[in-house]
Amino acid sequence: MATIRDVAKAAGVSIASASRALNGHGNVTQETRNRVEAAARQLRYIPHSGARSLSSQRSNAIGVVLPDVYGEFFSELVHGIDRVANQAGMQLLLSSMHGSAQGMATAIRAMHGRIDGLLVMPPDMDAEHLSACLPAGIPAIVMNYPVEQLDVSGVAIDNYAGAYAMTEFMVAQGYRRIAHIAGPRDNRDAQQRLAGFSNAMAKLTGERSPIVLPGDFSEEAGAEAARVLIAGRLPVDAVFAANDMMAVGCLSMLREAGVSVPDQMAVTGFDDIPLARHVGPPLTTMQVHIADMGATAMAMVLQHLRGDGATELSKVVLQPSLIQRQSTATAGPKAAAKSRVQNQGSEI
Amino acid sequence: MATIRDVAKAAGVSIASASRALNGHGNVTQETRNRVEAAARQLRYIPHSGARSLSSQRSNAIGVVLPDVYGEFFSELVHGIDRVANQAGMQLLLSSMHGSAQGMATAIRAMHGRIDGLLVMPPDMDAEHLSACLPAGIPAIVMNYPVEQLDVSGVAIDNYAGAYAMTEFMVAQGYRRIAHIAGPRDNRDAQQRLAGFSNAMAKLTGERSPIVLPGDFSEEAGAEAARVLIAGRLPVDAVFAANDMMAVGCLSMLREAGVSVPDQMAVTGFDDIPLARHVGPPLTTMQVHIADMGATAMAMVLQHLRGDGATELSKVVLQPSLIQRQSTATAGPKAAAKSRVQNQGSEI
DNA sequence: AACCGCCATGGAAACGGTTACATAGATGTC
DNA sequence: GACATCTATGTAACCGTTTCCATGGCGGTT
Repeated sequence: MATIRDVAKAAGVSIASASRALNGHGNVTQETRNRVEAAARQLRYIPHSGARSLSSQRSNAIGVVLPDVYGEFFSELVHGIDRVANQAGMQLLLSSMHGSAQGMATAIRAMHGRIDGLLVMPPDMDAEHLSACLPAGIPAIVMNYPVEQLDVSGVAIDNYAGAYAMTEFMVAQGYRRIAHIAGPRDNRDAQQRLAGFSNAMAKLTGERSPIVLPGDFSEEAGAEAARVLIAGRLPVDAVFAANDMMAVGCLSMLREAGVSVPDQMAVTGFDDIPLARHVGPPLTTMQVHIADMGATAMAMVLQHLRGDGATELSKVVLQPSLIQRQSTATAGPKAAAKSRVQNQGSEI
Repeated sequence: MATIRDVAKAAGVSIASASRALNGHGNVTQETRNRVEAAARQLRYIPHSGARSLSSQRSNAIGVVLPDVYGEFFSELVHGIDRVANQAGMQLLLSSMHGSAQGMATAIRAMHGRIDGLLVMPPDMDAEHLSACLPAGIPAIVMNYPVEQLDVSGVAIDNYAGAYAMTEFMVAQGYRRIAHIAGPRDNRDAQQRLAGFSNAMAKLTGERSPIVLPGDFSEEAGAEAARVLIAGRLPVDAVFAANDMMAVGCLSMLREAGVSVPDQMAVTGFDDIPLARHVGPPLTTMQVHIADMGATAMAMVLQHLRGDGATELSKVVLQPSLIQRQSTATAGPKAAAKSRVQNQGSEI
């Protein structure tokens, strides 16, 4: 590969002049610039980004560290990140840690010196250990982690408020005996959704110990929960699953058992996965703006890079929005109006 | 940030010794190694990957250039790539070109000097222009591009064979009057699938001009095709859509029109998206092993890196497999047995 | 004509590592 | 005891850029 020395030599100028010419600096004669550019073209010169960033202390790359690169959540997140990154001419250095906190630390270390900023979505770990892993000297944004525990900037989805809002909606629709299918016990999102549900139930219906069935976010767990409901003949007129996949499993099982949705039992989910609008009946759910979370995080890190030095930390919490479909009864003018507004979603 | 000079000074050794100690080279006394490691730990030394790769000519990163980072295809692909990369301790430098060939060239240039190898999925462009964009000096693998046109290594899905096999299956099931809903005219995958369908029809049923309805891979296009079919009272007993989304749209419209699937009309798709098993009735389709394509491509580039110098180019074509579900009639012992085998899928 | 800026240019020092090579001391062999 | 060999260490070159600083030529002012 041709280097800038080759270009300089071919153009009959010094390396310094070649560099200035190629980077569009001032203080270069038009004639020199032409000679250098011609030489570069002829030698098929491509600047060595590694060397350039070593020298200029700027890499134009942002590290993205995720627990896993799998499924729709990841896909949406990276999509949002990429949109903003691409616009800013930034590349993404991607690394997945496959769940382990150790892997996260390793990935972040390995990125030292080749990124200008970092986006990280930590697995379940305490805030103290987390901030010990974060790199010094470059801005970092933490995604999908309770922002109140952070001493760095972060952006998160308000799972608590989302679950609260969904419960509120179901109560407004007239449902009273609402069961919840919970997510994994050690999952933060699941915990927050459960808490939102529980508090809303206590506040709005007075029920202080509503039925909560265990689950693990899988379709099968939703089906199993439905089985329990049916077999136990539990006095339930609605089910709020902590995510859509479980709601889908629940729907299948209810249909199989001949329980009509929403007439005999309403079902709601959380996430608004693409499948949600296609199941029968289409699922009422909370849409979480995952791509927006990614886009916001990227925008934040770019913001930090521009206003360098001023390391004011910022925290953003994104609100999910209710998507009303046919798995809940369409009753009450208030509910209908609400759905119409929320359905539009938001876009950064 | 502490540099290796700081570590060397703190440990009372030369920079060279510090480097050797930290990288586990031989020819270092245990005592020296201990001192260096202690110093590094105390100073929280983290090696500067950029500098390291400049010096060692090795970055431990692979570039991944994709037309777009969106949807399930991308998600699966990166998942496969990441699995192999992670195992090999490689990081991914990701860039999307948002469709344009120009963007691809730019992205690849910007990666020069920070990657050891490249995985690229080109948009629609001729082979000549493509190879002009590929970087010199490092191995590159082209994904999802007609391998026979390439003078570099590549891995692709055999869309032609997949469509041929699907058509063959439908014919074996007793269907004769099969219509095809085509994908975008300028899309390579769509063209190959159409060709597979056409040739299979000609060979197996003698029909040389089967009905082909236009489409663009969207759900709406599938619905529109179904409308045309119904309105025109075309003599068709089965529809083979060029992808699952169109098949899904077609299914919805048929149901809406009161056409029973598969009794009055069979419907098949291509891709096996997650939705395929959830629609009513569940969709018979060709499963394409996208994650495997990514994993294979990454494995190939790693292979090239190991056996350096030996630049033997290799081309891999992955076969899709038939997934039989309820959108086609379950008749014939032969078909049933076939489905049982194919259903297992394959895993690298 | 002497002086003062200005500006295009080149030399060289970074940036933070790796590694070829030289060196000095220790060890082994005859 | 002289010589060859081996081993741990240090010196310095190098990877490909950017950029600070010195320099010299030039035009304009007095």
